Amino acid sequence: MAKTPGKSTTQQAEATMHADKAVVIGLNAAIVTVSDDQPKILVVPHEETDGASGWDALPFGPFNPVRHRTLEIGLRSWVQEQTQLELGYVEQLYTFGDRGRHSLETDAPGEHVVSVGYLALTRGYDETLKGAAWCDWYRYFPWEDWREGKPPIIDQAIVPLLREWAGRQSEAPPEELARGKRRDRMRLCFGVDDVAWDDEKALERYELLYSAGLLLEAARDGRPNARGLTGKHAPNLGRPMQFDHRRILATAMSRLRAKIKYRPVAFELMPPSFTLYELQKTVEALLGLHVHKQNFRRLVENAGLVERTGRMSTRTGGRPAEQFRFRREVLNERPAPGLKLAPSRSRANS
Amino acid sequence: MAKTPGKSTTQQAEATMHADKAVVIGLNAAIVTVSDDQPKILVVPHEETDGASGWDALPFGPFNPVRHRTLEIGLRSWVQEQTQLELGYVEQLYTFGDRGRHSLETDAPGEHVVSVGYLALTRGYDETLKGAAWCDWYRYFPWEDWREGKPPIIDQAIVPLLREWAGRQSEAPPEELARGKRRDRMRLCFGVDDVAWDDEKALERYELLYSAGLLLEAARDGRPNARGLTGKHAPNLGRPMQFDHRRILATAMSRLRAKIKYRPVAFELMPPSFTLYELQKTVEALLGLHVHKQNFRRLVENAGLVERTGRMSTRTGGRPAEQFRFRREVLNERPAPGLKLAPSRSRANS
DNA sequence: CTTATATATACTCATTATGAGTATATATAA
DNA sequence: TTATATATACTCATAATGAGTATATATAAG
Repeated sequence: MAKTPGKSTTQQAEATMHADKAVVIGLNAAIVTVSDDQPKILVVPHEETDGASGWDALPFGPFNPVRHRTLEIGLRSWVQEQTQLELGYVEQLYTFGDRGRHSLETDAPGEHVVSVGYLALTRGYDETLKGAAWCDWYRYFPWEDWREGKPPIIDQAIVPLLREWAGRQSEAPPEELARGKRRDRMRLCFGVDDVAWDDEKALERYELLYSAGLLLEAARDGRPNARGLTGKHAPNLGRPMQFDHRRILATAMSRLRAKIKYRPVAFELMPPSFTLYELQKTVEALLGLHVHKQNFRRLVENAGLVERTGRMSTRTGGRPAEQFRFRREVLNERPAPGLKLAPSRSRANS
Repeated sequence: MAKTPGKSTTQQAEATMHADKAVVIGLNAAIVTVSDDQPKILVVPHEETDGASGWDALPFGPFNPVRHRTLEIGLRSWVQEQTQLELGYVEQLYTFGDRGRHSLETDAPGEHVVSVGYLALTRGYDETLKGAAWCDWYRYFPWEDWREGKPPIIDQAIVPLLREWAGRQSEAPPEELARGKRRDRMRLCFGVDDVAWDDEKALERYELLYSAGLLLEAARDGRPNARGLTGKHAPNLGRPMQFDHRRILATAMSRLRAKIKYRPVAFELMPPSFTLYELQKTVEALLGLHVHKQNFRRLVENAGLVERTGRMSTRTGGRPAEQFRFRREVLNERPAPGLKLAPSRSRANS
């Protein structure tokens, strides 16, 4: 037996931490599926005490270090228990220290929660879900779906509000500089001027809107910039969520949109057999963009991501499409098989 | 004032978690610098109780939720206290639940540690560091540095040992299939056959070697496959580290190698003014690869990442090189400015 | 002072990847 | 039959990439 590193060292390190710093670990999951060409996430509706419409929450479970060996095992465990969903792909997103995530007011003294956010993909859609429901993720981010063209909310509400915010007096000393930076952030995030829309910037856009005080969460958390929310000018920029759950969801979106381009995760959302156009529709739903159909086929086929099944799809419309299946072997052949996509520059070819 | 989500809901959620599930949060940092064309990380040498050579540890600090609002603030705080280093770029890597990270034996009953790994970059090299020291990161991963060609350890030790492991009886039922998968993993990770070396797979390589029981950490943790380590055949595949610190370091390497290609993080490691070749050397040190000099220049200049200072470098050797500086404005101009590099296929052009 | 040598920098070129379009095939509905 | 809708194959221009040659400007050797 090889020598062990010595118990004493372990205990020494752990002894430096006292019980008063102990926290509770919470596991939050953004569980994503796609159905009817819409990405959906599993949410738990929370009613307000005053009867008002509640703020949705992501499914949440505590991590019990006694029962579960790893965080991911703990996550899978309670998701399974609570929803009977079987998760396919699971990926850790980010860990938040509690006061950074809860609003200052709702922070219970003495108890501290650190939450680990997860992205999970599942195929199962129409399961019976006690207490939870699938909700189209673009209801939380209406500015993220460009499949029908630029969402009107951007030019009608977001950009004007951000312009106003960018022009405001800033707290920091270098006045003119701060305004310029705000304007740049706006430009890069929302594709103002000649800047191209970047589907992967979902998290940055959420954070920008939060910083600018344009989200209900910002007002709830008592952000200094959240002036416009107090009066009748309060814009309704997407459905809010509890705590920082909408931020976790934005993180999940950004990660998934990026990942889909270099790892074959989209297939986790597909049935065993599918047409290439069905695959494309799923990808487009996630990206919130249209892609060039012919090039999509070329890409998928050249990359060896799929293989023909020989069966044809008896679908409505025109010529029947062939059914394909995912070629699992690519994982063992190529280094980074994914769907490197580019959005169509024109919308001529849908 | 907009309505708040309601305290009751918060407390309800937190009430589901009991004190027996409380854990302590540890923050581990892989603090990276580059000097003399070598990437170095800050380690804390730990002596064995029996006087044997110790296992290095990453700097470690507890997270105190009372004192620090966020995890990153907590990290910066104790790093500052302990090392006087000022960190530039900081990025969260991954969070490990304790039994997944500590070996089963060293697990103290009743106390549970969840550790959050961070990557941090710093320019400061020759500071006075009490108790800590800079160590070349390739000492922990000798197979990762391809700048002088393929490291001999791969063909001499790693590939033969992995081949033996891949051919072994597997525990799982589908016998032949499991062996094939092991062989595929080996091929993809270490570029056997015609597969190209992928610098970003550092973590996958570490995990493969660990699974195959070829690392001292695997033997320490009592991994079932760690046969070769017990006798005189024990290979010496890089310096081991405490707990899962070498895995955290591998994670940091993979992330940094990937990030450098689409975000201008390399400049965090450069002095304010530098020649393009110095920049290239730093990048090559991190990637463990040579890149094509002329194309590197073209890339960096076309991307608008640098601007001329006018000053020339009085270096030894040939024609003096011009000094450049990082163009911070690029962050506000382009969506994803980085150094999309490709390793030289031939080593003709250094 | 000239030449060898080392490095820096500019420029060229072939190949591939990418974005976008046209052409053709095969189904259903009028 | 014809119109229409979709699937699929093929073409083409442009950009990105990998790799090399050519030239500029320094130091060191002779």
